[in-house]
Amino acid sequence: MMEERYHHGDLRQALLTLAKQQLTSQGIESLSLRAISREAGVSHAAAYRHFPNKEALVAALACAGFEQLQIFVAEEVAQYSEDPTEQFFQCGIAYVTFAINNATLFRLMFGVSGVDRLQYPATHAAAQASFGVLVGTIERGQVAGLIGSGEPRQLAFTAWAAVHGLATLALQDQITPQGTIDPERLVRNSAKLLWHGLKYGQI
Amino acid sequence: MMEERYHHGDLRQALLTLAKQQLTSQGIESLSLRAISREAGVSHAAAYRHFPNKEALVAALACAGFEQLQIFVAEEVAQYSEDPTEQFFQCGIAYVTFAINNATLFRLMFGVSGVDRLQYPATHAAAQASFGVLVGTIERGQVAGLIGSGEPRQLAFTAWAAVHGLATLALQDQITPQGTIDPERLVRNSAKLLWHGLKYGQI
DNA sequence: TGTACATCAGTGAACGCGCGTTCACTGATGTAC
DNA sequence: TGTACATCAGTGAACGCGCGTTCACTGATGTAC
Repeated sequence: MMEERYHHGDLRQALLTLAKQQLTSQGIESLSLRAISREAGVSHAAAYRHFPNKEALVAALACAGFEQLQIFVAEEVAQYSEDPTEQFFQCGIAYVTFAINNATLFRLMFGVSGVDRLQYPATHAAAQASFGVLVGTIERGQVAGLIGSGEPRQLAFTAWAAVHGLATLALQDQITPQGTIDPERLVRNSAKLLWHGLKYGQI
Repeated sequence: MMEERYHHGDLRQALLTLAKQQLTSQGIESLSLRAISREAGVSHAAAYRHFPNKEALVAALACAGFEQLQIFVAEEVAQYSEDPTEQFFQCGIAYVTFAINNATLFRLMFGVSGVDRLQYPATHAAAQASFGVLVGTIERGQVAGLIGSGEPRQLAFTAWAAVHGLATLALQDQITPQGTIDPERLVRNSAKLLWHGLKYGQI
């Protein structure tokens, strides 16, 4: 199964991949350097050639997660280049979809896990970049006159929070007891309710 | 400092209170039965007279948190009994305020922490009850004709998600780098942006 | 009012665990000459 | 093309840690008679 080379080749990447798997199968709290190294067929001290400590591995994992999120959202958005409003919705749908399909990773990315993101510039940058997709979409919508004026970053932040809340609660089975979640329905429905269900918007 | 009685009196309550303190001062991951017992001046085995295991303590902690949240939100809401729309806003403001003032507890309540809430009926009920405050407010708003029609629970859920997202992101300094957060500004501003900033609402 | 006894809250020692991290080391790799 | 050597990735043993949980126990409490 594991070739018996002394040098692994790309242990760093392998550890991250295995970490992501362990995250999915075992949960966040039981993520451990030792288990991942074991899985990689490598002594647990070997990991220290690539990460100064466990926290750094977690930060790198979060970084990879944000990059993956950004790519995923950007791809979905790109399919609707003719319709900025729809792009805006697709941002939200893709976000929730990603959260559901990568539940533990998503939680780790936004996790409490004691990791100060600012201490890990790459992770912080990746998070910012994924946020940037949403900002860009809003800006395009404004240019097209389909989205109202206002600081795009602020607008993006508010929309992000709304969708982030949906994703977070969905992950906790807070929405449907044990149910399968349909991200598209969830996002569109929320938007409808927020914009039409409340008379406040018409004052 | 600690009276030397063999029987503590109300060790269960004392453990919960100390747990909440340890949560605040030490963070979620280092919450331990042993540390709390130590703090209570009691052998660490004593805790097992009151909780079958650590998870049960965590669930009880979450339960207490939801009760506290419910009381807090209900109190705030009660101050605006003449104005259902304002009550609706106060729900959100109180929610974010609670999250910020009880950051670690809030995270534990919604935490991944591997605790299946449905396994702990009291905790689940407390969570439902706190959600009920929002539902009630919306129903009153509908009666008064200030909030549009629609299933109140669905409307409540959407609003909850939006505000939960704000609270969650606020706790991660995702909003202002290291800044002090003003829950009122945050909630009102979000509402304004959601309802007026997007042309979609006018289609 | 006094005593026997069941009940239950707390003790302290012990078990087993897996973890993160460090250390002196060894094996492989690639580069300078 | 061959060799010496610096560099760096991996080894494996060890350290120390605090944890959750169990166990046979002991001390306090309150109730029945």
